[in-house]
Amino acid sequence: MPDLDAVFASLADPTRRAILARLAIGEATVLDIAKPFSMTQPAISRHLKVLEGSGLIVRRVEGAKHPCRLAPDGLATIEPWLDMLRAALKKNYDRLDGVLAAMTPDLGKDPT
Amino acid sequence: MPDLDAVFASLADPTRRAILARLAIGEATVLDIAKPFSMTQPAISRHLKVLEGSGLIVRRVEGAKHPCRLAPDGLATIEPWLDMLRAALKKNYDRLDGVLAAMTPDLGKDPT
DNA sequence: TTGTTATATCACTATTTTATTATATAACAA
DNA sequence: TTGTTATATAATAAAATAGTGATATAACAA
Repeated sequence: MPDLDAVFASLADPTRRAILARLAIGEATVLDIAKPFSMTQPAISRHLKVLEGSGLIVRRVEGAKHPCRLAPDGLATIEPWLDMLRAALKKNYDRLDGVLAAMTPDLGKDPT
Repeated sequence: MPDLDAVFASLADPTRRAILARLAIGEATVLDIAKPFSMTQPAISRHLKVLEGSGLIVRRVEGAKHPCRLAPDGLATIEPWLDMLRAALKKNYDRLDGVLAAMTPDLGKDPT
């Protein structure tokens, strides 16, 4: 399983996110993917290598073409970590809620 | 609202994720945060600046101390994008499911 | 074969990132 | 005031990243 660093770093690049968005529509070859970008093919190949290394995409070989697709469990590495952070955010929010709730009764006590 | 690049890049560093995990427990000052790391205080200050810039944490000033806490809506920037990707993964998975379902009946046809 | 298409790799450059040390600033305490 | 604590900023060095052009490889088509 790739590590959190690799997945988040992969997602931090706009070109790579655009590639993922393209693959969200469906499988595509390297040149198909490269076409819309104002960037050379080697640059795209590198991005694909990064995405593959972080487990976000997979490739198969079909003759001279190497169609890429999204890896079904590509986000599996980061989901638990994000869940942890979401839980903490919610917990801290609830705690704030508790503080506010505890404060409210005092509002009637001494309005001075 | 900070951009996707900034948030994902923030999350791509293990020190910064550790800081977020620390803040998940509760508010902490810069030196509190720095203590467990084998890294200088300026380095931690930089990381905090990055986290603040990407909207993942907030700070308040309390005299000489600057306590940090998780920003409640810190993940808001990336959630929609992740949702999109998750939807695509699911869609592609369902499509594969469809292909397999369409193939299965054929298995009985010509077992040669 | 030969030429063409599809992709990868290499060598290199520019930029960004991360860390360090040294120093500045700001609040507090004696 | 003076010293100390808490934090930020500046100067720099090292490393990682992202791009380029040139070239290698591999499959396919004529």
